[in-house]
Amino acid sequence: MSKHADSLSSYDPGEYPAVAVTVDIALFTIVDDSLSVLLVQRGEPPYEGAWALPGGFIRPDEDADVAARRELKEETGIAAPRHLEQLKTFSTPDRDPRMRVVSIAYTALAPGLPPATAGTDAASTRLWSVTKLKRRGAPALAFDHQKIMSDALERVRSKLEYTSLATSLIRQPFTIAELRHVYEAVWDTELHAANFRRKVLSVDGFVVPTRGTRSAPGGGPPAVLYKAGKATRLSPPMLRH
Amino acid sequence: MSKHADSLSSYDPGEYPAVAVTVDIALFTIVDDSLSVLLVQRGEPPYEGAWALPGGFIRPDEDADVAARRELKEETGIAAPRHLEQLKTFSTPDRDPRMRVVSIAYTALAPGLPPATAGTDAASTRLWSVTKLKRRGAPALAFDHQKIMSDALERVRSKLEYTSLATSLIRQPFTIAELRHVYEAVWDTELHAANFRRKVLSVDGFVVPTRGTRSAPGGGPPAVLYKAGKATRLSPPMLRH
DNA sequence: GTAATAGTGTCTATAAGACAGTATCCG
DNA sequence: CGGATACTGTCTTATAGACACTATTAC
Repeated sequence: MSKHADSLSSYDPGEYPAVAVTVDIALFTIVDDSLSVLLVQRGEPPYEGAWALPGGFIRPDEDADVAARRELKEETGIAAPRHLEQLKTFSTPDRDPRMRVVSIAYTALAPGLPPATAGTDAASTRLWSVTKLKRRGAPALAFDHQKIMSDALERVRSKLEYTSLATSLIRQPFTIAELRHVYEAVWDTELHAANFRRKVLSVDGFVVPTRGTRSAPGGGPPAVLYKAGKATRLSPPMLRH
Repeated sequence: MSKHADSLSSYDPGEYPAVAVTVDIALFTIVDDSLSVLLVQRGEPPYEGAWALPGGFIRPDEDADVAARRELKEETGIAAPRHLEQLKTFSTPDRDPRMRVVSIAYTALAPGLPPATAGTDAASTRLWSVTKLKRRGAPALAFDHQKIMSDALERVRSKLEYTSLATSLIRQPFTIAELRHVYEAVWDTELHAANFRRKVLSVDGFVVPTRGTRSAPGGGPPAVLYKAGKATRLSPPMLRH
């Protein structure tokens, strides 16, 4: 006899304490060549004044993906991130001091600086450089959001290797050098420009050339502009170094 | 002002319908050179008589990892799988016809045939070959467990490439040929024996030789026995072909 | 002109994949 | 003995990484 069936059939809302299910989103973007995460400042206790990941309750008619999209839009004005992916669920019993809250965490990516977030209280929403967040003196995040954020960061770092996610962090069209800057910002390394170009162009369906070119201030010939190709999985993968 | 704070502070158990949180575990093992998943047969409606993944409710004092270990032990007698890892959370509103149930799914790996599962109703617990489960005529799984199982399978398949998880699917010590059979069973391919050996031995910390050897029936010199090394991440990764 | 960058050519070290061949065991 | 398997040697081909070089632009 399955315990699953047993416990489920005998479930009684009074038997177990109420469990709340939320979604929290770690949205990454690139600001001034450095990877940044979007945080909102809490206006109420607990952790009043502390910075936290955007998020909120799942509604009765929503699955977690829908709730994540809705919360992101409501809290930050970002209607459609270029990438949204479930990360992991955090369920430590005392992670919220008020009651049992299970959080389904998401990783999201959006290109460049988001436009002025209309309908949002700009004062309480900010992009934080992830390297600065690790420094001493940086604000501690509310709840276990520091852990969620660093898990999300690790996921993004490793997915850049074998997926085409890097193109979700820049506006299209882009130059190969701009794409390289994305990799360099996320991985915090320097990549060999000539070999990087060859590698990117050799991976089938990663980028496709457009007609346009772009000149950069400071010299150099105009660079060919590319847009993202159809490939989502890169094989062979990009190498961190 | 953060919606998160707003909704959370105004949370009232009566305002939202009760949400139940469960864990479900896809435990894989290898039986007769073929990858198999452990299923339990449901004794009550809904889906009475159907096969389902083992699982059950999270208790108030447990996080999901603890609950997954407990349920696995209670339902299948397996006290400590060699690997247990959170997969993904499934939250479609109507995935359980009785009430809102959010399931945190796990992937687990154990070597060889589990010993006779003491304390378990053997008649309602079975290992199913995953290739047979895909065939027409195979039983449909309860709830969305087919989807959970195939997501878990895909995760195991891809993690074999860049982690040392294959060693979790065989008893130690093992021969290189046995390790190769694991890869061949999970990936459903044939691998080149000589190159496989060289590759495995060249990856630092993947396997370490022991003093022992093992002779197989049917001929051939005794094969050197190895045990798992300290590496969890394989670099460079094993290639599917 | 000068500095900077885009893009190409090419050399070397390494690794994957294929195949041949030898040694050692079971029956 | 014959068949099967463990294990090694080696050849070919592909690729990563390094470096040199040319072309084209901003200033």
